[in-house]
Amino acid sequence: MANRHEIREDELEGRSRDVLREIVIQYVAHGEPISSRSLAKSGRFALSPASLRNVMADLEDLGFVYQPHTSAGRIPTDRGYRFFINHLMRSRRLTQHERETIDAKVSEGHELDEVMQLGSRVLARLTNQVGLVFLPTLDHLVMRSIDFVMVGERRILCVVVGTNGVVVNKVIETEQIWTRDELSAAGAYLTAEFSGMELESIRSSMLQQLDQERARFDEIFNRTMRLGVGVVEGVMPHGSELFVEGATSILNKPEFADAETMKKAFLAFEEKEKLVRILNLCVNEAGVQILIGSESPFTQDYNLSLVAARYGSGNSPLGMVGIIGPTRMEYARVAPLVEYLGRALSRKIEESEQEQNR
Amino acid sequence: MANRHEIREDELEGRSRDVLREIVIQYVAHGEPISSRSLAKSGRFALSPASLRNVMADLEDLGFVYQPHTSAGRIPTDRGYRFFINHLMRSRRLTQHERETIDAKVSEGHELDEVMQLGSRVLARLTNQVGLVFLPTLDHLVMRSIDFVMVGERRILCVVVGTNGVVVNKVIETEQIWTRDELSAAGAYLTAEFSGMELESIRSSMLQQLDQERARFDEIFNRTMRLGVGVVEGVMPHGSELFVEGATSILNKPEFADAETMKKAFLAFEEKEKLVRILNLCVNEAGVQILIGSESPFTQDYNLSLVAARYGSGNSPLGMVGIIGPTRMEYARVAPLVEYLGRALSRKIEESEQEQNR
DNA sequence: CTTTAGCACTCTGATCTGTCGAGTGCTAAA
DNA sequence: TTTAGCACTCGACAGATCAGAGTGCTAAAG
Repeated sequence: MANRHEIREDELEGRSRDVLREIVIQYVAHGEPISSRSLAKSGRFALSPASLRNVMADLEDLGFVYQPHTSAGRIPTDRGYRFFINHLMRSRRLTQHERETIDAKVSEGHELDEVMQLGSRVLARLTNQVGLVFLPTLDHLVMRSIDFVMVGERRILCVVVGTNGVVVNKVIETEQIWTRDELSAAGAYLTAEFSGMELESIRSSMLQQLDQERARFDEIFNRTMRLGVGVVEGVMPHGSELFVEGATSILNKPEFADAETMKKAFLAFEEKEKLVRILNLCVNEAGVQILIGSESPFTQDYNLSLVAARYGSGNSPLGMVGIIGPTRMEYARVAPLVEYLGRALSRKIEESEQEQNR
Repeated sequence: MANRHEIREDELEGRSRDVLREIVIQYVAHGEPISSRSLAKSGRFALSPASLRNVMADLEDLGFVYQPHTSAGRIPTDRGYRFFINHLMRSRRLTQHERETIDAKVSEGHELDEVMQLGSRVLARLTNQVGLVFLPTLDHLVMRSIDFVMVGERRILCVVVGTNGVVVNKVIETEQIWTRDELSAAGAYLTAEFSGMELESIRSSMLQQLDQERARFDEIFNRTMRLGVGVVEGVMPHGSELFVEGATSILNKPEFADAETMKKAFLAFEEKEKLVRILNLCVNEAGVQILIGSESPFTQDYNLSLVAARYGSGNSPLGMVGIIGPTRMEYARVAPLVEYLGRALSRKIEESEQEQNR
């Protein structure tokens, strides 16, 4: 995904690279179009403004920068940011404090969703951007046990525990009345029969068995199975949630100062389905994913970028965490933060998994 | 609370009242300052603009309306809205469609928090304002049963059911390892001992007993009690949550068109503690509560108003639902909607309570 | 061939101006 | 008590002007 734009490293030789890098860095830092003069003054080039102007004109021809209007300085295009990120950026190392803050927050939580929320919140604060967590569907959750608690005449709390320690529960209403003993037997049976399988396959297997065995008229079996289907179907949608943290942080960003842009950005956040779709694609890629403006249907038109990393236990990805912010952001700082959080979460998950399976 | 401003009905006699009413209605409808001329043109007064100007000047002296600048029309002040609501407003009756929409949404949900969220969302949509639900603390939840489910070596899912059918659960981590049988015994004991009491008193009673009986060195008793305290303390904070729905709806309101106001409004929503404090006061009052601009610390400075109603079972209030919007809103339409939803929710709760206690 | 100084040109944004229209308050007449 | 008339105020808007920033191009210098 990252390289789909086919910008090869050798497309830009020495001086132009340096100039582009400097433009991105300066623009990210100050938010104003970069003029040839200010570049010259930066002292990083032994060149006059006039020469720099030539280089900048070339960069513009190549589509790495543009001018908002005729007599303005240059601003990086999405393509410019992309090249910067792929070839020019020097990631900043995390400070002690950043590492500690993240670690502290991550170990503060207990349940999966709590940890995720805390993580994205701390990320939002450290980067000053909008944090997000994506808890994917539980389709592939490997079931370890199913339990039931009676909470009313026809209401049963179903508890599903995954091998990774995730606990999901849901109250479901039943047609028939169950006794405590029946319920506990049903839980034991379903656990014995289906533990070790993924929820999705449990579901289909249950439906299949229910279909095949209809002829048997085994009342208990049928009831139990139907209850099981209810559980699995009630519990599965629990994941697949997207949390957005600190959306108000964009209120203070100069690029969203005018009402119109602000409004657009907020509306963008409302379109969670789009975002979910994109994150669902990214979840298969390792490492930090960066999507800049036009590179994704979610961020295009809004001057937004997405920086996200997946988390999960070694074998299987679980979901994504990351941030959304204006295309003009400190990628060199944000990317390592997101990456670190992703790792920290994964570590936490693996730990609790081991603990669970001892 | 509603009358604390001490505006007596007789403070305004016939003509002035009519003019004030018309000003509020017109202003709410169009959002522009109302001029003497437009009032005259409305046809509701057999008076010339000049006469109306006199009346309007009086209203201004009394503090019911003001001019944004010298040569502008009049706009109601908070005090003007207050008088309008208390004495002049004719509540619109709900349409068939509105009633049906609310009823449908309310009966769609099952668990308490789900129902509340659905309710506030439908309210937000119908009124085009920002919906909110306030689930108060569970301190006064009357416990019906406590159950435990093992979900790991040292992790226990605690399930507390209230007499009103509310189900709360939380995973807690324990120091010691419990067996299934021990857990089920502990659950039975705690249920027998404390059911029928409020969580808050259960908590203090447990702590007291734990303190008194320390000398006894009854290991089982101590473990069970400590677990119980863990449950109650883990579960209580579950309520007391405030959900805000559809905050983006204010993006489309003309009074929040400029970036500055928009920003302020959003920041206001972030200050949930303030809002919670106010709602906590309101929860003791019956009927629809309306707080206009300066009347509450939350809404002042932001040109916001709060319209809320409490819900709960007959005996005890549970929480509040309502909306937040610009002071300029159709109170005559919004208030009945909020009231209706409050009633619908209460009815739903009472129903499920009865069902529960059969 | 590359770099740079110089210069004309363009565009933005701030400031000022004058005009128009809306709306008021006041006064005096009905 | 009501109303017509009138002077006055204010905001919004459209032009006009101007300074500043920054560019592109050309021609000279290295």
